[in-house]
Amino acid sequence: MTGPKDLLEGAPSRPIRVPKAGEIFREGDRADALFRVDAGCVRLETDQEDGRRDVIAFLFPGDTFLAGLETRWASAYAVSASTLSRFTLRQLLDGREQDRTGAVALLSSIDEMLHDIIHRVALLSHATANARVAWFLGWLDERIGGDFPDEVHLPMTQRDIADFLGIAPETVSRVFRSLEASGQLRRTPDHRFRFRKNPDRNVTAVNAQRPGL
Amino acid sequence: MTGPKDLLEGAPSRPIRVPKAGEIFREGDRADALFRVDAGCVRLETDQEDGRRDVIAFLFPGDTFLAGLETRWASAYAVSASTLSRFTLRQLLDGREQDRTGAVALLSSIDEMLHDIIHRVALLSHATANARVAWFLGWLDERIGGDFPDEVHLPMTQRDIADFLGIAPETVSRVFRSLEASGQLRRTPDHRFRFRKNPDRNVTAVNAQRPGL
DNA sequence: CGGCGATTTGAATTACATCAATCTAGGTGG
DNA sequence: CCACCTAGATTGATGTAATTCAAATCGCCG
Repeated sequence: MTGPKDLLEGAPSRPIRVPKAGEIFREGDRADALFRVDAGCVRLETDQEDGRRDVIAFLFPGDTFLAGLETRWASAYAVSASTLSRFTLRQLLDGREQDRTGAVALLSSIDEMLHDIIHRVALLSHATANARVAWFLGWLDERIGGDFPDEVHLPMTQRDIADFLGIAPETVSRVFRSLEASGQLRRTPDHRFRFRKNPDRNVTAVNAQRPGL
Repeated sequence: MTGPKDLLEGAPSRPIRVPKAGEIFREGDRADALFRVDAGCVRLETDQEDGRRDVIAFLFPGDTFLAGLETRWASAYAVSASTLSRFTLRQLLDGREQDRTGAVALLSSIDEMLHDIIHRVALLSHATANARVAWFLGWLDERIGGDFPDEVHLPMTQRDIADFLGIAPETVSRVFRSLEASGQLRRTPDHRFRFRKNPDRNVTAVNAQRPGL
């Protein structure tokens, strides 16, 4: 989701500030603009009829998101207080000279998200809860770890993570605890963590509750 | 995935014929063209390092697919003998007058696939094997059922379906059998089926193997 | 006709969900 | 500034849907 930041450089945009938990748009809204995250963290989600929720993506500075060319197929909320740049589709598509640039920026943005989500499908199809959480931590570390060499801030709740990874929040908690026990994960009280990918030793099931024996 | 068929009407294309199981492109190839299915059925898939396979999408006449603007992030194979139209990206993006048309066609194509896949993520996150197969049959029925009022041809293998739905092929077989038993599904020897969405009565687990008793 | 992949079926195992009960912390109002 | 309050996180116990392993059968293609 590391978007085509540079492709949007020249395009006109309007700055947007969204408080923590603030709504950016909702599923079903008319889609008339593309957003770029400049600071903070944004959550893209869809709500199922049965009350369940699916987190489609977490977006960080540099990422762009659109979620629909006519109608939004997902809702967007700020996980933490965020600043965004808003680019209208009209401007991106209608300019004369910038025609290709704007369109290609859109294309890249969507295609990149598609690519990312394909990876998620693979993860959701086959990976265990352990592997999902490990992948998530590694991804987060790589994505936003640059700012803090040792410890990465975790802006979203465990419920968010659970809905992102397709597992129960209790399972997320258990995996975290298990990773801490094995030394792969260290957490601070202020929601920062340090994760190092272990060469897979000691990979037992999280909920390995030996049945009575 | 019912693509922007009309948007591509004027664009120049080259017809392609692919035999059953034939390769259209492979993950990692340079992406230089968009395809439209004119007849047959195409399977988009990615292969995991551990040998597992994920079927990203099944594509039918009218659908377009691209899978990457620079490099293919998935492989494409013909499930059954297929005919395709090939549109080069250069032509779609470089024309003068058609500029916006071609670009918008691409955008729509990608965005539509993204929308579809979001739905799959929801399915993979929460739905039971039963619900997955039922959804698949209903989708297939709706998508290609128009040709045959009563019976729909199932071009792909159960393994394909399993890899698409993120379940084991044995489970697919068991769900099919269970749906036949409940009367919701009728299968013919020549891989045709008739499915009617049952108002959910008798929805017991597929593998309901009563434990000893 | 022979062979190999696809499908079917069975039995045992298991990873995870679910239900339930604390425990904790951030935020609010007095 | 502190007590409360509520959402989030933790932890335990139990049930179960689906995987996995295994074996038999079917069916298509050469």
